[in-house]
Amino acid sequence: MSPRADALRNRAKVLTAADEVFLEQGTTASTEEVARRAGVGVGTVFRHFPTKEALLEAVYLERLRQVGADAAELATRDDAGSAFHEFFERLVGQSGPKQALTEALAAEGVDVADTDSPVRQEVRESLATLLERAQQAGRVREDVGVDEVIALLIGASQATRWTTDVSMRGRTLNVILDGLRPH
Amino acid sequence: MSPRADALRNRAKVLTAADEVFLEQGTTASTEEVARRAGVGVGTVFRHFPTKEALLEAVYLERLRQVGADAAELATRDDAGSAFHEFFERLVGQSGPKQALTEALAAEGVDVADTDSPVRQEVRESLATLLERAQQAGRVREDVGVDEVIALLIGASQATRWTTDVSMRGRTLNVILDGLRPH
Amino acid sequence: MSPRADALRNRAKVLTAADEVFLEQGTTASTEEVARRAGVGVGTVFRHFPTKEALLEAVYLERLRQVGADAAELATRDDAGSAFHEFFERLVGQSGPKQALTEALAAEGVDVADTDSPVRQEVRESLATLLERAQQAGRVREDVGVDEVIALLIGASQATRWTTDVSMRGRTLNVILDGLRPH
Amino acid sequence: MSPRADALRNRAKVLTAADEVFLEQGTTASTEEVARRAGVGVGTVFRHFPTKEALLEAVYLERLRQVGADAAELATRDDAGSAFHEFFERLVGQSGPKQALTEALAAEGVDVADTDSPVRQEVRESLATLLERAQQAGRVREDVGVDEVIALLIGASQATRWTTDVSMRGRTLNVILDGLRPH
DNA sequence: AATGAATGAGACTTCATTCAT
DNA sequence: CATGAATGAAGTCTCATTCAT
Repeated sequence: MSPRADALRNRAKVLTAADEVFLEQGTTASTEEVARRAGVGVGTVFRHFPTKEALLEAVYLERLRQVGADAAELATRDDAGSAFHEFFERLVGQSGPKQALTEALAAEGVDVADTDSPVRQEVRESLATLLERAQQAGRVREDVGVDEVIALLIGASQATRWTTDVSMRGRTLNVILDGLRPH
Repeated sequence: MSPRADALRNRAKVLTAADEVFLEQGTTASTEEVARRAGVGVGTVFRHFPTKEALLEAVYLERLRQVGADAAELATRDDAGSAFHEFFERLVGQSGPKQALTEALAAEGVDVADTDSPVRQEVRESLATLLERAQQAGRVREDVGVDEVIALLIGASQATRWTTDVSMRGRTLNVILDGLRPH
Repeated sequence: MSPRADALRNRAKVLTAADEVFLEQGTTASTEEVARRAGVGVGTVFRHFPTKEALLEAVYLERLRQVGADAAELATRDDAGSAFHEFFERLVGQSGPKQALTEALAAEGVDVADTDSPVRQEVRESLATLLERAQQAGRVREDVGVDEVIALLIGASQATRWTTDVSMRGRTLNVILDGLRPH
Repeated sequence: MSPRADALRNRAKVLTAADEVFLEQGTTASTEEVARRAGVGVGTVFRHFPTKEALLEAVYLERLRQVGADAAELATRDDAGSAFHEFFERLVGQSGPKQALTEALAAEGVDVADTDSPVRQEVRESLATLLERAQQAGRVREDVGVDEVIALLIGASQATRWTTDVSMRGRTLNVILDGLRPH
């Protein structure tokens, strides 16, 4: 009801639209297209995100947030080993949309330095918990840390991007998961 | 005899320049920039590659050719197991330039169907030989085929892209290579 | 209420500029030139007319509109015969600018099928009235219809385009007008 | 056998090809396309016609030559009246190719001043003979001269360009021919 | 705050013309 | 003389960003 509420709602609409558009058409999609999808004028997009790059960062951050939420949730599971595996499987996902999460992770990777957002810290922490519990349960080798896991997460999801059917994806992902086992 | 020679040399210059430019600035780099780097006019670039897309394809194909050459060479090694491992290590590479090979592989993956170039067939064949010999030597699990290996190659090199130092890269790549071992 | 007004004014400015430029330099004149003449940026031209072809069509349509207005006005005259003659004389015009109307008619002719704009229908109807009244008054032969008149209109104005002085134009146009008389 | 002979043959090949290409694709067709059609290199086209405009002029002149030949031939006919009519009918033609002659005439008209080629003089003279004989035979009104006839020739062929069938073309051309009769 | 028209740099591509072979 | 590769100006169109309403 307050003008602030409308503004926030618009910000959210833009972010959602941007996520969808960049997912479907790649990051070269035009800002105009994002605005159209969000049902607002271009000016509104630029009011909330002063630059296309800023918009992209926000989208990635939002995706990261979801990865973090997944990790945090799974970190509370009893069976630490299966939780770790399921995290990989969720991220690698069945189809397109989920792929995006990795893109976000990857993008984060690109400019590790300047994007030191709190979100990133949270994701790392949830991931660390998930990993350590799996290692303590003897289900993941000890010589990998959070950074290696992130890299492998990205690798796994890029790898499965070129798989043509479910069984091929399974075989491919298994290689990586097997490689993560002790020994 | 000679006019042809000059033209071919220019084609090569353009291709090399394009490879460099796209590597450094991404595929959105302008054709003018490629021309500048090659030391020719834009018209020359378009004479040899009628479209920017055609230029990109040519760059990718050239990179693929190098992957194929590596695979073919290693396929003749006595120690099939170490040859297979070295192939991964070479592709994953030390740094930027080599990374590009994977990008090319990935790009190939995108349109598996329509890009049925002979180059692609040759790469697959060399890879198949390399893989089969490693499997016969009992160094690689039997449930993966050429397609899975290609996917993992892409995954491995994307994964190692986010590694910050040699030892981290080593640990990350080892996970995948270990995962490829029997059992 | 006002932002729309400005946009419409700009659209009109562009259309007018385009009409002038295409008249002076032919239809191969550049869009930049049109923008310059209109005192706007190129982007504005393309916002209103997404394609150069669309701009050309709009220019022709506007010219057609004027032909239609002339025909409609003359169709209300008492002396149907002189009205018909005057219509020819107006179209054939004194000099350059008016000539353009025929160019528009001609362009319409090219794609009779796909350019089924209401404007075209209106012009045909006004012309039909003008013609029928002249025929009923016994001033125009009965074996010609609207289509023949349009063709002759185009012919007359192309013919007079190569006339060097007023009297030559008169003699040339008279041939056609005489030819249109009964018998 | 002499090098001159080959050169002349090439000039002719280029001219023929240019005539065809410009007819089919309009005068914006590329010089490269003309060369291709002629089976020669672009360089050869430019050796014979130093400019695209020069090539166009040559094409138009060649077309004019044919108009002149037609006029000259018909000027020898016994029946001066029917000869004059047939000249119009030939020029207006049944279909595309012949149309080109008018284009050439029109182009000539454009720069009456600077293109004072002998060809143009010859055409005028043949036409003058044809016209005068028809007038002497009482078949063409006396108040038109060669210039008016040329203008009407152009007008007639532009007019019939928009006719959709033979009968419509007939009616349209008849209006002009009737207008040319005495009285 | 929101809107969307305006802007203009810059991208891709074409083509007349030149020139080394 | 012929060839066709090279050149680069110029054209069409897109899009991030600004700003008047």
